[in-house]
Amino acid sequence: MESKSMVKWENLPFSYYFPASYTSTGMWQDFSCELGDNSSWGFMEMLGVQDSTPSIFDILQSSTPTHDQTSLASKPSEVVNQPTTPNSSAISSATNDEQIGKGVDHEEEDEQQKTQKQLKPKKKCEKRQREARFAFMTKSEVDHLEDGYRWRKYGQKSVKNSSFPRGYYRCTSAACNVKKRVERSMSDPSIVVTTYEGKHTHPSTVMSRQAASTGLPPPGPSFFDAASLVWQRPFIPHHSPFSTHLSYTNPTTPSVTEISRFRTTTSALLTDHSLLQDILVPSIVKKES
DNA sequence: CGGGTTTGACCGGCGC
DNA sequence: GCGCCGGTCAAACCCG
Repeated sequence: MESKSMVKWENLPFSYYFPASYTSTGMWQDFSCELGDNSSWGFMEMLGVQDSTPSIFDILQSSTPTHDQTSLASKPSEVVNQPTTPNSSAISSATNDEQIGKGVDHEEEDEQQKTQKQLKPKKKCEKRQREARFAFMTKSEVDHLEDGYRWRKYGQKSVKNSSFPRGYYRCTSAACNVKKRVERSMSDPSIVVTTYEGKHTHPSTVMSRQAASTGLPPPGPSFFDAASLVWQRPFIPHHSPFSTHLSYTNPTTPSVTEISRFRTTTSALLTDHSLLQDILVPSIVKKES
């Protein structure tokens, strides 16, 4: 199975486009996504999913640009209950345990409730739904990775059985309630685990400023966001060399087996934006409207 | 002075 | 019911 197109994966919190040449048998574990040309700055493979799971294309094309997280997570949730395969790396499994197994029920409490928290007791019957979360595991010496958005730290906690604290961040943009947590992996301190929750309601501030002034794509990997008509930066932490593990977590299902890996392979393309301009401008854009 | 960080206190969920 | 623990708040602090 092969196709060439631009696919916007709305499930990701960063409006992630795959300028892609896909080769896949339709199963997650066989999926690979070569980005750009042969030297591709990244590929992605899905691991740990059974044959009965929907194909990546089903998931990509069924996702919708909405904040309704139940619809966002509906397809992956079918995947999530499958058992992991032995191929699943220990480190990714550890991430799943760390990120999903614990209670996070009050994470999405709206701001009004938060401000009134200490004055009024919260209604018990309102069980808040969790946002879909994405955990990136990145080998980096820097804890807080540059991702094109501005964040404000609102807390830090020490985590049980870990000598490294966990930082809590919110997107500084008004009306954008995306949060992220940053911590170091217990099993490998050189790995930074960044967990995103929610979807940004605005483009990357760093990129859009430059694009607005020049009309040209900024240096580094980028894509043209047809929705906002600006150049955007795909979410790739800009530390090289590095490898990143990406796991999708479903808010309704605490056990996660859907494990994917994302790995950048070159740093050359990070500076060759003329090449990327050729590569990443979509000729076909698959997108829900 | 405004915006971001630090850090101790507080809250609620959960397991025993 | 109690204690543990993760997540959040908010005052104090820092910095450009």
